[in-house]
Amino acid sequence: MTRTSLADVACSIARATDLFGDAWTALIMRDVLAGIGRFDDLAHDLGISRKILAARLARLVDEGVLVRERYQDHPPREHYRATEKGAELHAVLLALMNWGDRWYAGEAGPPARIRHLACGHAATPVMACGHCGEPVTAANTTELPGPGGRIGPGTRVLGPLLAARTDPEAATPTVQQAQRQMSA
Amino acid sequence: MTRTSLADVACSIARATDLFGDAWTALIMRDVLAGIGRFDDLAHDLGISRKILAARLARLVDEGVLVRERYQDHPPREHYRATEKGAELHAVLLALMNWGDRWYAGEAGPPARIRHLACGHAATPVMACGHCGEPVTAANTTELPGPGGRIGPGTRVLGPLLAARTDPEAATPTVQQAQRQMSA
DNA sequence: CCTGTTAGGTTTCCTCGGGGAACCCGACTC
DNA sequence: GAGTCGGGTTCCCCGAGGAAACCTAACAGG
Repeated sequence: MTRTSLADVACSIARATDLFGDAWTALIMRDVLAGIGRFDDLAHDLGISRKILAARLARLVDEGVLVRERYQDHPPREHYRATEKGAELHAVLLALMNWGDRWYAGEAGPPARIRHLACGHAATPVMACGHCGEPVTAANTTELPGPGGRIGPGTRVLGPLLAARTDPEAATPTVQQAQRQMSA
Repeated sequence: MTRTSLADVACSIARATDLFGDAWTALIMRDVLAGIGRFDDLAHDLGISRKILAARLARLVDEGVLVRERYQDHPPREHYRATEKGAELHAVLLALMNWGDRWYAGEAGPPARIRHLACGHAATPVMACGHCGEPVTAANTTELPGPGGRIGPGTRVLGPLLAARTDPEAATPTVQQAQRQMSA
């Protein structure tokens, strides 16, 4: 498959997707955040190939999203736990879950609900503006160039994929071009 | 590859991941929501194989996330636009972008920022409780079984998210345990 | 002591989908 | 009638995903 690496693209969505845009990673994180930390438990719960699970866990540990810890010495047993970086993927999982609930839950309603321990209520989390607290949607937001990207006047709204290129030779390099450059 | 289909799992994360858990789909949605709707523009911008792009677009149209529309008759030209279902994936993209910004943006800062048109401010969106409006995190939420889904005894749901952090010995949380928690 | 069993992977082999690039077709347009 | 542009489709290769067997260390039971 040689999945195209997106890690070097100046777009945070692309960088997050490079790690998270995989069929299993989201579900592994769901399970680990839910407290399933042992290899065999994950393998059994997800029905994932053990080889793939080992590879994904290694990648996640490598990225600092999970840590592998020995929780018992006799016999030696390890498990995986989320780091702070990993725990913050919770928001992504919630967003995915909300969307799945909204569009795929049948008559019976969603398979699970979230309870906010601070207020004690089970309520659907929403994406809210960090300034005014009102919900944000695709319709009521626009994207501005940020400090970390070189964005021209005509740049599109949501996420300049390749804006941070400083190479004057390539005006609009594609992901593949960027990658070829990298491996060269 | 024969990617395992997750569509029939009683978990909204799995169902959303079945569509969205793909390296390209998130980026295609980003571009379409940003107003890039033409096939060639998408192909150029993403550097994706045209074959894969055609397949992804067909899938997204099939799922009702995008629509293919003729926007001009002479010569005939089509483009892709997000449906309401597709527009709501914006929240997922925001969550991914936030996370990428937080953990991968360099010294320069994030490549882009979101402006909330309603209040006019550029602020980081946050996942907030739909009831009290306070931020929700992995640490201050728990998951309850919901009305829908084929959840039987032993089926796990997402959460309680931090149970196993403080108690590594805790067994996999099951629905029964979650229900005990709820009634407690 | 010998035979499980359990946790936590690693190896082997096969298949199938992603990547690259060429090709195609209708509709302009010079 | 030659070129170009939008919007794909076709062909071939290769490497990642899946299944299942195998491996090792540490006990557990008889």
